[in-house]
Formats: sequence, structure tokens, C-alpha cells
Amino acid sequence: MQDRIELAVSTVVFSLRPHPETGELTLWLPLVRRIREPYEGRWALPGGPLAPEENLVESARATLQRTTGLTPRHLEQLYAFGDVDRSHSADAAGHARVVSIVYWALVGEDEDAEAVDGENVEWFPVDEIAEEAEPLAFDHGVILDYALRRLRAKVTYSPIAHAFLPEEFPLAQLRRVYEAVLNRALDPSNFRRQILAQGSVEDTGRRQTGTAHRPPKLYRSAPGRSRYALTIQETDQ
Amino acid sequence: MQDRIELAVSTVVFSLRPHPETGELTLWLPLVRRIREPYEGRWALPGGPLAPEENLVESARATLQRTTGLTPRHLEQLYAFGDVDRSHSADAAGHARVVSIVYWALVGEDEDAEAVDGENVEWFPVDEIAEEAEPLAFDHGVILDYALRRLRAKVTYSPIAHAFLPEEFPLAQLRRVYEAVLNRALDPSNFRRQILAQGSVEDTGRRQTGTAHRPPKLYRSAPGRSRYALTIQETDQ
DNA sequence: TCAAAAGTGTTCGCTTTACACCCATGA
DNA sequence: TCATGGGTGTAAAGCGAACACTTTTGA
Repeated sequence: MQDRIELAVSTVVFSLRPHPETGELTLWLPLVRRIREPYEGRWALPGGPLAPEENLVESARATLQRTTGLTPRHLEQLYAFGDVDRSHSADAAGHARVVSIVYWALVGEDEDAEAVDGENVEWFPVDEIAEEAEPLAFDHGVILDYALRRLRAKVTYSPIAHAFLPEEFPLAQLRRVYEAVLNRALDPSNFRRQILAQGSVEDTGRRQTGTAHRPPKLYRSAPGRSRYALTIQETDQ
Repeated sequence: MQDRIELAVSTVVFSLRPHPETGELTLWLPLVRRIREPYEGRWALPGGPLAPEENLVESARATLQRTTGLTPRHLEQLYAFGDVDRSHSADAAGHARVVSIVYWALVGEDEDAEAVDGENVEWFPVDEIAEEAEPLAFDHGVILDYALRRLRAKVTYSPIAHAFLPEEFPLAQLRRVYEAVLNRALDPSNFRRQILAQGSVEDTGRRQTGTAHRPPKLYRSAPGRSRYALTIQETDQ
């Protein structure tokens, strides 16, 4: 057994894009194909070793810039995974023990437009990872599940959903973000009232033009007033 | 600049004991006096380097056993602190960079009875750390604040408060735990209703005897049904 | 029989939910 | 003028807060 513990920083990056089949907005994330052992050929979360003069977040940001061309506006620590047997697989036998500090990120629609995939990087809709990319390298499957649960939980009590959107947006678009993340339909009128009551959003005074219907007001997220919980309810069907 | 990053595991341990002045139940925690540089003589969170064949939680548990004689029933990861300048002090200059994975723990009343303080270990009421133990070594003051916020937040939506109590307890004692943690009085009748509605507690059928008044029912915490939020309200005064 | 804490009942007001309905625009 | 999504109104149900009131014990 080696007595060196390596420290790595990885990130689960979420973005919202249309689903390839249904066309509905869904969560996507980038994975990197491993080009060496252990787990050569498998998909893994983007990450890398922590450099000695680099802060943890900085390390996450640098890796994401390198692999996806992105600098997500929301980047938050998820958890530190460090069990001795955390990649209990034949592939990993004989390799050094790695403690990973994992971050999770949300990419705004505007930011997402800048995405440039690096070598061996590919984006997947989360609901297709099971068929197309599993099993992930190391314990990254477990980490991904954990990140998803955290995202879904946090969206209900904190205004992070805004991070998926550009500077200004109509409320219906914000609702579509919630629906995509929570994977269920929300009542438009009640949604509007709750968001406005929360004060996490402010009217820009402008409206979106060029719609095939009544032009919706544009809002921007109100930085200070991000307090208080939001209880999202679902409509039937 | 050194290119070696050291990995340590530390823990913020909370226990409830009577306040030395008021006699009311308050939060206490153990600190360890540093006996070498950096920060020699200052108080720090119990912790130590991560051993190569040790899991993260195991490391936390081993340190706590060694320093306090305790094996807390609730032990949960708090956060990984790893900024390059996280102990930006003259004391720390020239010392290796350390990434700390910090846990927090709750000690049950029954467990607390077993506490045996090791060398250089002392317990402090949290509200007296400012006068008696500050400034803490490294960034441990920041970490402690963060742990306190997390404890107070989590107590309102999860039944962790039970961890402070022995197997069986009357509801009034559980209420006193909430009051100590949240630092405010709660309405006994509404508290009772909320806890029972939650289902996080079950009737043992027994009662506490030897009280100077009507003997209260004894409850035990119901492991499975720890769902759903609890909104605690305060009584005035 | 009194004090003290356990435990129950009830009212008030606010929030959530469901859903009907009106508004403004492009086609 | 019609279809479509934006946006408002509102009544019913549910829930938290406040607090009066009953119960049960030891002293």
C-alpha cells in the first residue's frame, strides 16, 4: 500500500439544453473520456490534481475552462470523497489513493453559447447517462446522483435557478428552468406569485418583443433579496 | 513555496451542558491547545493528518476518541477548507499548505457522560469562546461559525436534535434541546404537535417517574420517518 | 390544596392550491 | 378574429401561532 494520498478537484457541471428526442429542456452535463488507466476508456467528471499554489475553486474553474471552455457563474462545493476503497474495482487496483473535492456548477444559457469542447469531452443529457456512459469511472456515478439530489433540493429553497438564465428573462422561462430541474409541471400563475413574493427577481421595465403572443415582461435577478424559501407545487398531468 | 499539500481531518464537536453562570442548557465544544508552531499556545479544533489506510470519517472518529474519549452518534461532513492563504498569519509563514476536511458531530447526553479529556483538551461554552479562546488557530474561528450556522439551520428541517438525547426522553427535554440550539424559547404545546405530526418520534408507552409534577411520557426517535420540515416558532419574551 | 409541568382544544390569520377569467399580440 | 401564452382575481383548504384550559403528580 502506498503512503501518498493524492488530492484532486472535480466538478459536476449542469446546463439546460433541449432534449435530443422530445425537444424539452433538460439537464445536460459534460464528461471526459479517460485516456489512461485506471478506467481507461470510461467517462469521468472533469477534474484534475490540485496544484500547490491553487485554491480549490480556482482549480475547479481552471479545469472547466480547459475542458469545456466555460466559466460557470455558479460554482459551489459539493462534498469531499475520500474513502480508501472508493473505486473498488479491478481497474483501480495498484493505483494511488485519491481524495476528491467535488464542486458543482450551473451554466447560464448565455454562457453555454461559448462552450467549446476539448479533446475527449462530450455532453450528455442526464437521463441518458445510464444507457450511454455508464458505468462511470471511479465512484463518479455516485457523485453525480448526489449532485443531482442537491441541485433539486436547493432549487426549492434558494434562487439558484436564476443561474441558468441570462441577465434578463421572462418569468415563464424561469418556470421552465424549475420544471426541467424538478422534472414536473408547475402552475404558471402560482409560480409567478411565489417568485414575486420572494423578491428574488425585479422588473426591468422592458418586455420581450417578437413573440407570437402577448409580450412578457423581462425580469432580472435581484442579488440581495435572495432570502426565504419557495414552496413549489405541481399541477396535475 | 513547497509543493507538498498536506491533508488533515478536523471536527467541530457539539454537546449540550448547563451554562456555568445561568445554569441553562447551552452548546459546548472541545478545543485542543497547540503545543507547537504554527499557532503554538492557541486553541484549535481537534484533528490530525489523514492516515493513508484510513477513511475520512474514521480519521475524525479516531481523533475524537483520542482527544475527548467520545464516539459521537452523529458525525457528518461539513466542508473542505483548502485555500492557499487560509491561515494568513505570521505564525503560519513557512509552514506547509494544509487542506482540511472538516466534520461536525453531536454528542448525546448519555455519551457525554463518558467524556475523558486528553492532554491539552478543554471544553468551552460556545458563547464564551470569543472571550476565553479567541483567536483560534488557523481559520478555525471561521469554521466554527460555519458549523454553528449549519447546526442551527439543519435542526429546523431535520430531526438531528434527537442525537443530543439518550435513547428515551420526554418531549420537554427535546424542546429544551431545540431551545438551546436555536437560542430562543419555543411554545411547548405547538412544539409537541409539530414533533408528533412529523412522526420523527414514537411513544414508548412508558413514563418518566420521580418528577415533581405530572409524569411525562417517554419517547424514542423513530429512525425511518425522519422526513419533512419542521417550522419552529418562538413565543414572545 | 397548591404549584408546576404535561398535555388538549380552539380560534385567528396567513399561505398554498386550484382554477376561472381577462389581456395583448402575431398570424 | 382566433389561438396562444402572459398575467390577475379569488374562494377553499391547510397550517402555524397564540393562548385558554384541563390533567396529574409531589409536596
